[in-house]
Amino acid sequence: MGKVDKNSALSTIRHSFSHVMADAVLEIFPDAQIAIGPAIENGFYYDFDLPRKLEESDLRDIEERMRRIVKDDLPIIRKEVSRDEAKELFKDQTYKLELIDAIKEGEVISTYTVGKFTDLCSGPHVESTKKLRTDSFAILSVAGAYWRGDEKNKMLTRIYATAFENPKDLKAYLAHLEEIKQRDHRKLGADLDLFSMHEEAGPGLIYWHPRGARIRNEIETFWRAEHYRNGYELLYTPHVGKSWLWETSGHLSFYKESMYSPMEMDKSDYYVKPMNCPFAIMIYKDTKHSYRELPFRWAELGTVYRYEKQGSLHGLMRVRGFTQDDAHIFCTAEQMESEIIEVLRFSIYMLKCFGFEKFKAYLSTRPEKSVGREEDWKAAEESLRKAISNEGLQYEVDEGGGAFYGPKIDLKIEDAVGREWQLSTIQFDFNLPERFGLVYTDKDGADKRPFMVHRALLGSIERFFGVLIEHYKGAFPLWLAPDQAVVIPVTQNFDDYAKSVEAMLKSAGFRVRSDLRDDRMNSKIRDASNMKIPYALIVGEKEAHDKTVSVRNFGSKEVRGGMTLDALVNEMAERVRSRN
RNA sequence: GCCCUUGUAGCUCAGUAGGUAGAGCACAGCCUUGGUAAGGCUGAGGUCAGCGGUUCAAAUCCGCUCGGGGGCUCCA
Repeated sequence: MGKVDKNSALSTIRHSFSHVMADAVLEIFPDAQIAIGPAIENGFYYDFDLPRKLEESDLRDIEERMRRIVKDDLPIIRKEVSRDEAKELFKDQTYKLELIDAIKEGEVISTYTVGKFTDLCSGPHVESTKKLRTDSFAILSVAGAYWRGDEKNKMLTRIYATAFENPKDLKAYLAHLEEIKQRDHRKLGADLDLFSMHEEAGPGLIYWHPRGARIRNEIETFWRAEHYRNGYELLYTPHVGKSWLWETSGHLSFYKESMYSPMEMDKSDYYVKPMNCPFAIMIYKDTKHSYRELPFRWAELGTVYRYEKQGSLHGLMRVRGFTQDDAHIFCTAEQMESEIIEVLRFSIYMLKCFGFEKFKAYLSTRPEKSVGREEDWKAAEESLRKAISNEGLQYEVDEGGGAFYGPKIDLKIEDAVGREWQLSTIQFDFNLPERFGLVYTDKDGADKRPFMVHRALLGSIERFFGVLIEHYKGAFPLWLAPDQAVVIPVTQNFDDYAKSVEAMLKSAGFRVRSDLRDDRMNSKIRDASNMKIPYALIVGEKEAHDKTVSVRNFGSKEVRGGMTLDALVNEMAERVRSRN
């Protein structure tokens, strides 16, 4: 969520619209309890406690009434009131009374009135509904939301809507929503035959189809090579571990409800891992270590399982089984800063390789409840700041927003349609080295506690895949495309030549297949396009004779005839090299 | 977990007074050999998410359960 400037012209319009909406809703439900109705990033909402469920027809009704209220050209009047006056005014509105009680002594309490409707509100608002337009707002959806965002409170009905200064902007925004829908990875994942999920086999668990698996394999191959190239070693660790591991790590006391239930074997409880860290730690603990050996940079594509709440599962973005592109760095205090700088640099490099250009960092510092020494936190936070400024990144600080065990940097990328996704995370851990008693022998012969850093660059492979699908709208760059080319013979008489082109491209290392179905060429071209395959290579009499192909690239109607196989291989190889 | 919403063939959907199901695409067979975005014919596919209830009769009505979606909360 981006920041909302309450005082911007657009926010003011939206906020005023929310009052208009509340007015309309109260016309229909005079007994409704009203909560709050702020402007948000792309619109506004109002929370109500309604006597019954809302139906589609209610929403249209509300819209109509809103239009009428706007047309009536009603002034929006501000009034300052005393606390007692406010309480009297809202004596039937329990949520408003709660809000009044929350207003600090000495602060101005104001109300705004539009038509018959008076709301507790600090403003600002437009001076009259004349400033609003009947053709520039739309009710979008209804959802449940807890009063004050606390799940212990009552669930209210939230009506989401949006408004703009003119109908053109509204239309553009609605088109943007449609565009996002088109990019939905769940839809594209099915259309492009990339992955599936199966309720009967367990929600939140991903099945990678051959075409999705090809992309994943390409990502992982690249990832491994880059890690070796950047001074990492790779690990493989078990998927389950005995309760000792999770008792020692603290997971069983803090996060048990998010772990899959234990399996009892040989009178021991085995848990499926929700994290990889304890396993990397076991490897560290296997032998004694000297300061001379550090740092260790140990990476692992580690598949973990977390019992996420049902309601929070979402396609590939939030799942119960996923593979982290994890790494743990064990280092000395002196090495910490350069390690962090290097991790952040590496992270940005990797993400750029996947076509992301815009980054934003979020630094989270020490929360109230936390473990670790003050000076370690200070030093760690300092090294995180240095790394951020070293990369020249825009960043925000979430004071006290770190995990109890250490400060962190989260890296968000912006995708092709301007949405932010959190991918990389770099976290210090002052907890696990302590709990597992990790040490190294320093120069002076004394045992010292190493610093430990967790980091994931892509986050989880599943989620990253989802983001990639939406970023590229399913049209993957050549180096990632599951089928890089499909050979289409004009008629079956040229199947043999098609197969020879396929064989040649395969031996050059490309992912290619021939479409030899008993179907018309036109229909195969259409299929290739629907599957967003970068190269459709059409071959017929002319091509077979000249040993060429006729090239049609995805997204283009242009046909490049008579391309020799050498020229094709060179072009494709260059595109793979440059990752586009 | 909570609120709302939704669940008919692999996919997209129709089925509007309750009378045990249809279309297009995809799939299979046959015909067709066609030069840059859907050739034709025929056929096979569903215990209408599951369980229970109301009814002579349930895809249609009711209840519960399990999924999907939109949010809220959570995300070590």
